[in-house]
Amino acid sequence: MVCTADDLLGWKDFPKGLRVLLLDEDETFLSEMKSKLEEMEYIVSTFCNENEALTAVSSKPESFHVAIIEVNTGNGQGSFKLLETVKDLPIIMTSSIHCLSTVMKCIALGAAEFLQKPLSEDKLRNLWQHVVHKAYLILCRLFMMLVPYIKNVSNLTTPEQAYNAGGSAITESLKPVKEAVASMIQLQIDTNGHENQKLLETEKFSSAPSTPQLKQGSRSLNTDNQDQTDTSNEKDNGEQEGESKFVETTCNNIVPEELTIIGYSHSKLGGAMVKEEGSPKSLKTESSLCSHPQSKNVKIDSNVGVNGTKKAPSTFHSSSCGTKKNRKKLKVDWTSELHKQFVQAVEQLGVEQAIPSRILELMKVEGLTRHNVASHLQKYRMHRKHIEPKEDDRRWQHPRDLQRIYPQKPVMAYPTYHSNHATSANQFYPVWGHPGTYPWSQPGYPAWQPPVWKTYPGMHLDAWGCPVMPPSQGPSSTYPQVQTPSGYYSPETLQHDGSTQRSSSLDNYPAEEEIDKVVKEALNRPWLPLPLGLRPPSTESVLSELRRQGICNIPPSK
DNA sequence: GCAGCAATAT
DNA sequence: CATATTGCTG
Repeated sequence: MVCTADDLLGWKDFPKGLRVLLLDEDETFLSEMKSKLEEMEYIVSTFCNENEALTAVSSKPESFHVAIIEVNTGNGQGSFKLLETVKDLPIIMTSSIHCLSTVMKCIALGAAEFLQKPLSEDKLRNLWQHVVHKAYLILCRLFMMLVPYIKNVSNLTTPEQAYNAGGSAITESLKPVKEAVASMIQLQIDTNGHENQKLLETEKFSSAPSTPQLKQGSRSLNTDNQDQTDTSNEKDNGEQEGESKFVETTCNNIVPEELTIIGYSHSKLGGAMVKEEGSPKSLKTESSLCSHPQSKNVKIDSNVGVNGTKKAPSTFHSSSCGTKKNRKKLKVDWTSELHKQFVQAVEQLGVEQAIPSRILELMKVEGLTRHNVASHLQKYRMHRKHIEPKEDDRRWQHPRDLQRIYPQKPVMAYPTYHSNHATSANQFYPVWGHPGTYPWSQPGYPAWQPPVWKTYPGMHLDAWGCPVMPPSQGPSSTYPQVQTPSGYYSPETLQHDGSTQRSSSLDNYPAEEEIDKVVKEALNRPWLPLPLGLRPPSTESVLSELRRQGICNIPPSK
């Protein structure tokens, strides 16, 4: 999974057969580029006229995987028509002139990247990354757009549940899309094969367009660590990073007090910590495996991989020391993240029906035992008993109570694009807080509504992905935006009857056309943020999306 | 074997 | 002291 320079070299034949649309007025450049790209075994179609290219794309959209377009190929006004029209393809804009506003415009119109001429071989070699990334974004977008049409979203903790609940609302005409989403969801729950890791990593990097390969290199240290710490888990349960959460029993060989290497990766699911509460004596038995008996702490890491970033600024290396035998007396540290999962599970089952084994099942945290959960449940119930009657203490308030007022609490959390700040994860979730304590479900906070999307002909950065509020309200709403860095969702006001516009669309499934519209929208604007709080699509699903696009030739596993 | 409560350990 | 774990009972 580590993406080293060597690995990339080993991939040289991956993009073989990738179909590239090349648009440039300069014939010499075209032929030069064509041969260069063909050397890399891309299949290149050249155009020197934007309209021709446009016709080609619209008549045979499946003929291209990626487009490279010279900015000035339009009739004097720049070649934005293609960029504006074609949304299925990752489009790379090029120019020999560096003009920031042009770059801005290109990116704002959805270009995958802006490359200044001359185009380096490295950049060309990495074209395929945009294709993968686009597939990934499309899936994210799709899923996100479908979420509002899913019943009881607030009770769903996994994309699979969300999808199953919403499945019936999705129309026949969308079956292929539905399948794509299904596989996306399915594979987040299933375990992942190792061979996907490499591509997974690549996806991450490809979201930062420029010279992704350099970033891969710079990241290899961290992922190296991850590699090492993963081994025990993979052996134990075959669970793969980036899938369901798992317990990471990692010993720190150098610093005795606390292990800080942990793969923090997602805003929704964070790490929990398990302390190994053993006397030095009891630890002696494992010192053969983990040569530093002082090592005390072990972490449970609920982990999500795709867009996540490892928070591993460690200056020391961790090493795997764990077989399950060594996990004997693990003390679970119920971090806010873990607790959040716990509460969500309890919520889903209903407080009355929540029993440890079921909760454990729902939490899907590898290594957590039923006992751990039972204990936690005991505490949870005690607190509820004592504290819930006091209305002013919201910490234990049942989300259902809130849902009576705000039935449309979204599943959304924070865009994964901005979730790289591991340190900020915990602060959002008080130790005993649960979903009901999030800003959007606070009393006085308006319920949520699916955004209304609108295309601006001259869209610019400010309008980028901003939802347009219903006419009655407008973007100047005095209500705070849902706390996403991109300010992505705007809440709506509570209706006088306490219900929302959305609730009606929940009770009655939306019209087919409506969903069609939504999905089309999602497909057209795949660069928009990810479904918030939901796990991003797995590598597998991205691959299947790629297959759908006719790309079967995936990188060889290593 | 499990849930749930109580006692005990950290 | 808070809370995780262990022990015990139904």
